[in-house]
Amino acid sequence: MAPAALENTKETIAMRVVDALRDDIITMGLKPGDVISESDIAGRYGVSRQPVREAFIRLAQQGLLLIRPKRATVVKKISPVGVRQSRFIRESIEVEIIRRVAGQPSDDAADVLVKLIADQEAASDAGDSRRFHTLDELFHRTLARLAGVEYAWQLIDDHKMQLDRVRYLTLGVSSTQRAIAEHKQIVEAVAKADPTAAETAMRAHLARAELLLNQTISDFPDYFE
Amino acid sequence: MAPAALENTKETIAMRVVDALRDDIITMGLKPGDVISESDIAGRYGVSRQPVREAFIRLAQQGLLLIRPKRATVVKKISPVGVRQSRFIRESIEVEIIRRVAGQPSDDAADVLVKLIADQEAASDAGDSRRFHTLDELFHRTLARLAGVEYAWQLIDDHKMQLDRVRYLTLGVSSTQRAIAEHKQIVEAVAKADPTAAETAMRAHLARAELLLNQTISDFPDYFE
DNA sequence: AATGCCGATCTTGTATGGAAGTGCGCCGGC
DNA sequence: GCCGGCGCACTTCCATACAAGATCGGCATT
Repeated sequence: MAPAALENTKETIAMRVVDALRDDIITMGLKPGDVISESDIAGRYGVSRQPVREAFIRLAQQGLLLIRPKRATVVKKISPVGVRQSRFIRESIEVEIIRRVAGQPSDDAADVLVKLIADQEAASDAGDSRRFHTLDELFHRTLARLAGVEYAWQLIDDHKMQLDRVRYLTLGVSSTQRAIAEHKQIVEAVAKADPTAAETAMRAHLARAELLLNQTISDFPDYFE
Repeated sequence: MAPAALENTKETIAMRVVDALRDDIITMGLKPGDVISESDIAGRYGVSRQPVREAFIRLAQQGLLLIRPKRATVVKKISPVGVRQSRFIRESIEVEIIRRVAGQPSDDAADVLVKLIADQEAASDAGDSRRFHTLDELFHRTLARLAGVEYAWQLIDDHKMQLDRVRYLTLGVSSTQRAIAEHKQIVEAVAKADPTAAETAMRAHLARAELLLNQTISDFPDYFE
């Protein structure tokens, strides 16, 4: 593998290592169950063990690594229970968000959302599922912003990486078409200022993740606990 | 101040430092805005800088410290916005929880809750607000367990420390009597298997925190951003 | 007196060596 | 052949030294 020079330009080496490792983990360059060591990664990036160690600590707190003191450090396997509970948390919050947005609708809210969906269709037609994923995330974050709780979304983000790993495994599988259709239903309910319908649409939208999870577990059993 | 010998017996020194510092911060031994340094704390506990540094990193990720690279490390001031959004998250989740519990009631569920409330009344009568706080937390965690999402509560816990700092400042102020009365309403709704009433009672219960927050901000303005 | 430079002295960041614990495989005894 | 003890190799953990940026005050210059 290339030395991967840590191109990005954060302030400290430790932060760059964090970003590099997190990216490697989410994109399955480092697979769940892989054993890594400080000196291993340090050598790979051409830095000393110290910043690597600090990166390990950060990633362990984010639930991506498991540090077994004096033994080893492994890329954490994905916990189905954890993923479901993360989904529970996300659903709880997003339902509350969509209720608020639909409850006190502003005219331009719907406009912004419609435009986002148009972009998503463009990405979908172009077959760029990576970009679609980004836009999908932006869609949900925008809803949080419209509800006045953008900061809350940031908190979700921390616990969303488990979901992201699953999502990455299903990149080509998931139907962007259907996701877009569901997004449209949500926006429609918002435009009609119908919180109940919005909630229903949102729950249906998020429920699809459960199917993907089960599919992924049987496709990659080694990656799960 | 005493050297505080780090009595507890976690595996590594770094973990002990984390526990000691977190306790100091939540109990306001280290006040928001206080400037600390690695060598300062290291000397205070008689350890080297290294484990202290790692403790700083962990606490910074938990939002209790702010590391300003090459400058200093300060005890983070409490962010009113952050607290409100933490409350929003908690309310979203707890509402979802209480709906589930009230929606699929088991007979012994109410029993367990009633018993917990009895303990709370005992603690309240004894004027032991510290113990009451513990029991209050147990009450909510028990609800999460009954809903089958105990793990989710653990995630809340991480983002609840901001609230805990506020709560500590209001230890003698908050009315345990009223909290108990509200708990009773919640349990009553659960016993009747009335999710809507349970949700209403829960929202009312959590809403009181807003008043406490505002009160605390005017009492200790220096502790907030 | 006001201002800008400059260095002493803080801080955190990084590197490196060794301590302590764990696991695994070899080797000897049975 | 089987089993137990022992030591080597590996890990993370801690201590220490040094590097580099940031801050603040004194001091010279204007």
